Amino acid sequence: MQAFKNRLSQYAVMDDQIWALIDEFTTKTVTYRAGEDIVRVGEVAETLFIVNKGWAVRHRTLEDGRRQIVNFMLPGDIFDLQALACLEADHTVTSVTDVSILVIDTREFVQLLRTSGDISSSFWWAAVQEESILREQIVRLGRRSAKERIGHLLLELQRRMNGAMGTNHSQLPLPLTRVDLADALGLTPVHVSRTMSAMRHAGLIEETRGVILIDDRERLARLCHFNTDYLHLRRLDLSKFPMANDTSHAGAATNEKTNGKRAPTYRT
Amino acid sequence: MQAFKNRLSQYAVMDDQIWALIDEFTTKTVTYRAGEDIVRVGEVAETLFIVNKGWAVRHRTLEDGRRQIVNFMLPGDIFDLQALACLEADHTVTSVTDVSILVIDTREFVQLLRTSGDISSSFWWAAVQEESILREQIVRLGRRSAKERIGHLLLELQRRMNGAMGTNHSQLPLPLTRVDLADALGLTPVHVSRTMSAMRHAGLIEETRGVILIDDRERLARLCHFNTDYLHLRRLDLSKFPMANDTSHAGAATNEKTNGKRAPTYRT
DNA sequence: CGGAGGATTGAGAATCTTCAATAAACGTGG
DNA sequence: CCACGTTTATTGAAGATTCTCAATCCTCCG
Repeated sequence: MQAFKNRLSQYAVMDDQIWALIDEFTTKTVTYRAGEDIVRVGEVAETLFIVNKGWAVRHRTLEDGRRQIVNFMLPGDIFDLQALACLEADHTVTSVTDVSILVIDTREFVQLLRTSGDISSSFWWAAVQEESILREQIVRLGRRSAKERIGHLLLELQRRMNGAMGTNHSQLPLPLTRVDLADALGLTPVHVSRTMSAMRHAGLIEETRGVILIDDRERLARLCHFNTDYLHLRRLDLSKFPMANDTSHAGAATNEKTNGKRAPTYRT
Repeated sequence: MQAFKNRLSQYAVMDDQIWALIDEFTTKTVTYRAGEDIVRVGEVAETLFIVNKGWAVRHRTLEDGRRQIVNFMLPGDIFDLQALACLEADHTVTSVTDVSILVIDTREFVQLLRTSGDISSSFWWAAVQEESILREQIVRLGRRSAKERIGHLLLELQRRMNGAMGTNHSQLPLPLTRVDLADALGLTPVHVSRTMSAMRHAGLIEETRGVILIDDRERLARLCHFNTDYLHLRRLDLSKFPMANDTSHAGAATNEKTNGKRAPTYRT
């Protein structure tokens, strides 16, 4: 639960009253052992999940066995918001470690969203962040080298873990095998192993018993063009949020970065 | 406008009253010439857009010039729903062809969502579809060969264009250069050219003056493991949609696909 | 007709993969 | 706490895919 609260706190100032509301409906906890399916392809989701402890992955497997991990779900992450649309899942969610998960009834959740603009805005924010992470994964897979992919993913996971835990450690417990990393990064485990070994020799990372240590974060970030913007870590400005309160606050921040070509032609 | 209506109609039964509501607020149309930026990295979005005519791409460019197209926006597509959170864009949206776009004020839009459960559910559906397309792009980039990537993308675009236009053509006007395709598929233009040439020779596709013809859709789909599920083309069942109406309809479809291991341990 | 942007082709090189063998780490039961 | 089996990681060598660079060829358009 703490992870989830840390997460939401990143996005908005939440007061005790709101925490009370949230506590009220997050009563059911389910635990899975490492490697179990939490959501299966083709299932119609009727609940939302919040990762409480442990790691899970969203992934898809092609007919011939090739597997792609779409993204990682860390403590504090909420999924599937799409369950709100009662759709069949087009992918599977599987635990990587032993995992404990809060299960939330969809209808209850929608009710909660309606009671508080702050809560709904936080969830919107979380959903946006999730999409952002997907887009970053696309860039990583499409346009980065093996070394960059690995470094970039490690930095992302470190950043997200610190966010979830409210810490700022330079080490990252990484409960993933080379196969997992390979399936996330569009590489083979062999090549992941080789590349990480090269990165260790280059002094970019250290690794001991499943814990990654990134001594010089700056250097690694520079090497693999890591930029944290997509994680949307800044605090949410609720006054700008249209769901938050109905008082129509006129034109918010008008930031005009009008450099370069741009010539919209108004027609009506 | 028609494209957008086609799009929404795929998701839910919309009556004239709803169309009237929608027409009311979609008054402003903006046009861009091919290659102009519609949304820039770092800008704070305050409006939503619906592509009316033409193609646009969402993309990111790394410092050293490598570019990755994240996804394509076709007629009827709505973006950026994330503008509802008033965030800075972490990517750029650029027109590929001359494009006409409907601009919607965020606050007005939120009002509309509140007036009709059918509308809001349709938009949820659209947002879910968009995320699904991103996930599919991840699988495509991570685990597919060049030939599969190209075939798969062509099939997706064909499917989406037909959906937007309400048609079922086997030809697809493709206003993309080899560079565009390469940037979308994580390849080089040279290799895209070579691979498409091979596909033409293999009789998988034909191409004349920017129009792709897929004679044997089945064969191509088999070759590149194309499965349309992720496009969520089926009609939305509104009775299951929690936003649609508040009458708490008990437990919807309980589909129990309990095959294989799965052992959740209930704790509370 | 000439120019410009886009597509194609060739040759050599880099990155990443495959297959196979070995080594290290981990968990379990004695 | 150690021995043993199992899983995971590493390493080598050869091969496939994809990339780079550079030249050539279209096609469209004024």
